[in-house]
Amino acid sequence: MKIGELAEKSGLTAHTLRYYEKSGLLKASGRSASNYRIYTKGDLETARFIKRARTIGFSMDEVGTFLSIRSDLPKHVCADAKALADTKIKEVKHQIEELQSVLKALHRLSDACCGGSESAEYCTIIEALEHEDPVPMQH
Amino acid sequence: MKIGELAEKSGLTAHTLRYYEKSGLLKASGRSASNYRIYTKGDLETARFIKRARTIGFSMDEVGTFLSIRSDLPKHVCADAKALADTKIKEVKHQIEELQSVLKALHRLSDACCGGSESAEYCTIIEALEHEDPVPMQH
DNA sequence: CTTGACCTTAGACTATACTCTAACCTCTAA
DNA sequence: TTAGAGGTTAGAGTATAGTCTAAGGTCAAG
Repeated sequence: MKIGELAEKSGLTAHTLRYYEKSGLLKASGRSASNYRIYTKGDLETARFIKRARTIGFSMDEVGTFLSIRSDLPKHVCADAKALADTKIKEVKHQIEELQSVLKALHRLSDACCGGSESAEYCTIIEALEHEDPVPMQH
Repeated sequence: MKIGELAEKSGLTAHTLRYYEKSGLLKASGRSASNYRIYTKGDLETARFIKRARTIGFSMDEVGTFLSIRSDLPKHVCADAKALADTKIKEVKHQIEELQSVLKALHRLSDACCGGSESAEYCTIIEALEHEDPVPMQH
């Protein structure tokens, strides 16, 4: 199949597929006489694999690692794949914690403010930003 | 004071301060005879204001809005400031929810995998990425 | 034979928030 | 006077993941 069909079947765009090729994630299996990219059913499965992994939150780099495991399973062990997942879990947990501390800081700002049509001269939000030290966001 | 001193006192770098000037967040109050940026105590307070707002999670654009409120408080009402905070709260909550669904998907991957030194030929993580439809991440 | 849909490439652009570089100028202290 | 610290500018680079454009080639149908 040509790139348009793969795009439709995989839910990616042709642009993105070419970009993935340039990035080394998914190379077309061949070329037609007129130099069109030709993809196989296996390529479609790979495209879907990539899309699922991206949706779950893996970066293109991490997807690349999965693909290299996938391309030669007997050479790899479960621990290889699990390590990727577990590292990602730690990262995501950390991001959630950060956002929760941001949320707390925002609530402290918002809850103290009347939010009414009073002049902002004594607005507690502006006040707090003038003087309060926010919980630092570490990353 | 010159940019270096302001950098030290505000916790921003001179680079960042110049960048903020270019972006319209914080302009130096004046220039010396030798064209050095000259900042006042008021500028220092503004720099700290910006830093606090950024730390809490506001974008540079949003900080700009806060600054325009702050620069003429009588013209604005509490609702203006609170609206910014509450919009941000919604955004952050949404991001947290997204990450939590990502985390769930990751746990589903990881928990099913033995993680041992068995060959990856039957690795459930790879399997899942081949076939399972992940919870889509909406944004 | 032409129209329109689809394909090709290299390369520029988007967004966010810096971060750094090169080449040059200024100021202070020894 | 000279070294070194610190200042100036425009502009490029970093990171991520696309997204789009221009200029052209290919193919099937009418």
